[in-house]
Amino acid sequence: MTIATQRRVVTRQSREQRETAIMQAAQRVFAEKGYEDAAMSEIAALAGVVEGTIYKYFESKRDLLFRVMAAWYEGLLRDYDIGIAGIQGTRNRLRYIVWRHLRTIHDEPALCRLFYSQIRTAGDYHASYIQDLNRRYTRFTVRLLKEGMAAGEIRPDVNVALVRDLIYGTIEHHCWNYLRGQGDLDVDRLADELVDLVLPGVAQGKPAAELETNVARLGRLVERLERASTGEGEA
Amino acid sequence: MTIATQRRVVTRQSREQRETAIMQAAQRVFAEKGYEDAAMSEIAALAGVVEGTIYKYFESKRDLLFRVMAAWYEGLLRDYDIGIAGIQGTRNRLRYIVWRHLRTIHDEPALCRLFYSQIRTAGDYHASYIQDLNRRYTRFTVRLLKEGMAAGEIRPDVNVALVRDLIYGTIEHHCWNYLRGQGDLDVDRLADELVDLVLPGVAQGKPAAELETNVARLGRLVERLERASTGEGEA
Amino acid sequence: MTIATQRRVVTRQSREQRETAIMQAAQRVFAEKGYEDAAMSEIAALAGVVEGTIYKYFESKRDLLFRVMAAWYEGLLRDYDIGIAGIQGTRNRLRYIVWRHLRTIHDEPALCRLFYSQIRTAGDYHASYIQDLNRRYTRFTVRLLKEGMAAGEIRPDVNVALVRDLIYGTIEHHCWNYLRGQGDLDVDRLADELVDLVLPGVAQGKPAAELETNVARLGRLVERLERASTGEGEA
Amino acid sequence: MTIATQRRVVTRQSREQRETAIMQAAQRVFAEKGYEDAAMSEIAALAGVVEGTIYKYFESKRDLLFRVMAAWYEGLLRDYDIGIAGIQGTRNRLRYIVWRHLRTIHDEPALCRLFYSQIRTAGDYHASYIQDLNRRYTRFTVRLLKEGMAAGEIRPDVNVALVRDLIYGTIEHHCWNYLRGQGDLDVDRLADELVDLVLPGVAQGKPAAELETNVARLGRLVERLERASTGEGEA
DNA sequence: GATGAATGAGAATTCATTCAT
DNA sequence: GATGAATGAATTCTCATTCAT
Repeated sequence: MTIATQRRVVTRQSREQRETAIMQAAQRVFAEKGYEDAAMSEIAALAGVVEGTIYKYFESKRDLLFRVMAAWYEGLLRDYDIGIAGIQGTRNRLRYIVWRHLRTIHDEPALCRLFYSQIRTAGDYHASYIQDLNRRYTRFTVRLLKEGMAAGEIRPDVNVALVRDLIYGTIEHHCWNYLRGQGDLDVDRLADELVDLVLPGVAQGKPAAELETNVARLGRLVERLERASTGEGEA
Repeated sequence: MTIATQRRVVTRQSREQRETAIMQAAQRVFAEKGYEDAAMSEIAALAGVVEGTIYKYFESKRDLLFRVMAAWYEGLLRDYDIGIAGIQGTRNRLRYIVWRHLRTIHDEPALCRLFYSQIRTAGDYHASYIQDLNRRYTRFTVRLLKEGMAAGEIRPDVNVALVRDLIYGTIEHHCWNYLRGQGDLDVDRLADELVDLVLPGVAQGKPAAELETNVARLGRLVERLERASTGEGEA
Repeated sequence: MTIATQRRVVTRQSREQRETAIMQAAQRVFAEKGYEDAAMSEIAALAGVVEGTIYKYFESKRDLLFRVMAAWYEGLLRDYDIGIAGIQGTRNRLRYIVWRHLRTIHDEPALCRLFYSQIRTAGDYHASYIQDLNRRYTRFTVRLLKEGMAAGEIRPDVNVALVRDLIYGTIEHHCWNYLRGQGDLDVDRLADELVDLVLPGVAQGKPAAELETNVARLGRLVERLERASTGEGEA
Repeated sequence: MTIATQRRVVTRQSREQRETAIMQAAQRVFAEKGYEDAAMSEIAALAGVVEGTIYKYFESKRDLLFRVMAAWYEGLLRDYDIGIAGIQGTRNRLRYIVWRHLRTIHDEPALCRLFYSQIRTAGDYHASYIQDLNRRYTRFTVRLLKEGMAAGEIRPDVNVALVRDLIYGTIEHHCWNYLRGQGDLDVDRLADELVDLVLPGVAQGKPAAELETNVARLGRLVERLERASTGEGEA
């Protein structure tokens, strides 16, 4: 039994334009305030829209969040393969992946924080789509590692998934101060350091056993040589 | 009109007992529902006090959360040094640290999730105390690495902070499925794998590629020397 | 993250007083506007309470409605048995029941309308409690009929439930104009009329079968007598 | 850029067809969800039109409800007179009326509930038209009773309106469990029972008690006369 | 020291209705 | 004649926090 009222004349826009406007506004408000403290009314105001309109495009606040995050992730994925195709060598490619990831954190810390605090913790259906996008995103690393294996640059016994987690986990952990707004992030230096740290653990080399054998032989030899050179007067 | 007024018997407890009761209740409710969805009223009910009482002991809901998390972290820190003191060798100690961390995640996934989603993202004063506890917690790893360096087991040029982030970051990243309630966590296997992955990158020695070459050269040299030293009688 | 604000000083009342105040306000607003058009804010204002307070006492708007209706029904049931105990004879008692029901409709048409439109249509758990009260209410009629049977005043083959429905159904149907606010309701006259209409259908008398038999015999006899009296000249 | 703009093919239909489609959709949604919980958008979707279109045909949601109910009632009235014309005798006709009403409840409980909860309670202009239809509907009973009076089958002092209310009220009251979706409805048996219950109260004849006496006297008289007429030869 | 009733602002969400296209 | 995007007010309900008792 709602009483109809006069309303202000409205600029009619295409569905797509409105949707984009809302998502942009939402992205900004979510990034600034976090999910819980973001108010639909504020998003609406920023998008130049009435609250009800948002619900024509998005089922709920949560849905809006997920659509925003999904769009962002899809943007991250765009041209990723092209970018990587132009780079040769396992090391260079790995560095590119690390660097690109760091770059994203550097440029959009608020969205990253949002992802870490809202999407990753969630176990519901919506979140799983974005988690899927995330899997596609990290799969570049997985692929790289496997290609490195095929090329003999990476040890075949490496646990690929664990190395993937190592790369993204290390980066995230290292960036938390920056994500929290404390300090800066030296993307280039960090990319180098991380690659240097990771590669030795995975790069192809003689198996440890062989190395140890040789070291042991060497040790024995050195002893003998030492004895020979110092104990000449013996006998 | 001699109806006895019902009056619920108030168990008079010591300040400390009440505080503990509230914190235990809070820990449980926070862990179950997450911070936002936890209601002070529910915590109060579970603790057997009324809502107002909580505010005698804790400034705010946020404060309560932080006190709960701090207490938990303090528990994690207790006896840590003793535990580690009994273990010898860089590798064994590192494995212990990794294993203990995984064990914690395994046993209290909900609290870990709470930490990751609520404490780490926060930048306020309260959180910083817990972040400090966290630093003390991860410092065991830092110390280990430095001792390893002093003992010549670890390369002196290793970025210790980065390795620390590598360890905790990798673990966290790898455990997210489990934290989300999907799948199980093989603590022992994972501890081994991770140590195997990390150590080669930090252990004392030339970088792998160079090492390989040198090892090979050494191998050839050793052979020659051995032949020379044993086959003196040859013509 | 609600910001605490200064609040006006509040008159502390007993739980019971507040509850009563809210229920009275609710009863009035529901009665005036109907369930859907009643606003919790209006009820709160009328009760001299803030909206949130209502939810300390009542789970939901629906719950409030049911509690109001239940209280009303419980009032209707109070002293019913005492009232009826003082009256002798099936007819008198029936008239009392009918009269009392009409009186209720006459005095509280809005609440009756509420019951008819909201409670009776509902099939949920809450409603069923009130429907149960309603059953207890109409059971007086059922009991009366059964006692009448035992006393030989009412035919034993009467479908008691149907007669109960007849009484309450007829009354309701007849009162709808009044309930809708059109016209008046002559409680006494209507009570008499209805009792006169109902009783003959249920009062003890020879079973219809016997009556019919006698009527048929009579019919045949009359024919014969008629023939006899007119056809005297026949041989 | 020669992508054909997708455009959903609008089935051009006659005014009447559209109106019918909307009303059918509305009837279904109203019946399923009740008035308040029915959404215009759902009705529109079911009718295959957009929300705005509905407002070309119907002033408001309420108007739509009334038009739907009116159409339904008009359907109920159609052929009613023909059906009744073919039936002879007060009893048979009454049974037909009762049976037909029960049949309707049996077949369309949701619409009946809608009528009882939305139309009958309403006091506004729109509702009054349907209440008028209802009067035309129940008038068949009134007419029947009056004809019965004229034929001497029904006592002339019977309050016709009250009997009408008795019939419809009893039926409704008795059917509420079924209307609520609990239990089944035995139309035929109930029709018989109700007619048996109603008729004695209105049928021509002395009140039962007196009738009984007279029947008994008649019985004795008949016996005497029979003996007299057949046993003429007796001495 | 505890109580717990009351606060009150705020949140998300719904939906009948309109009107420029 | 139909569209359907936009409206925008209204509504229920939640909950951290306070403070008179």
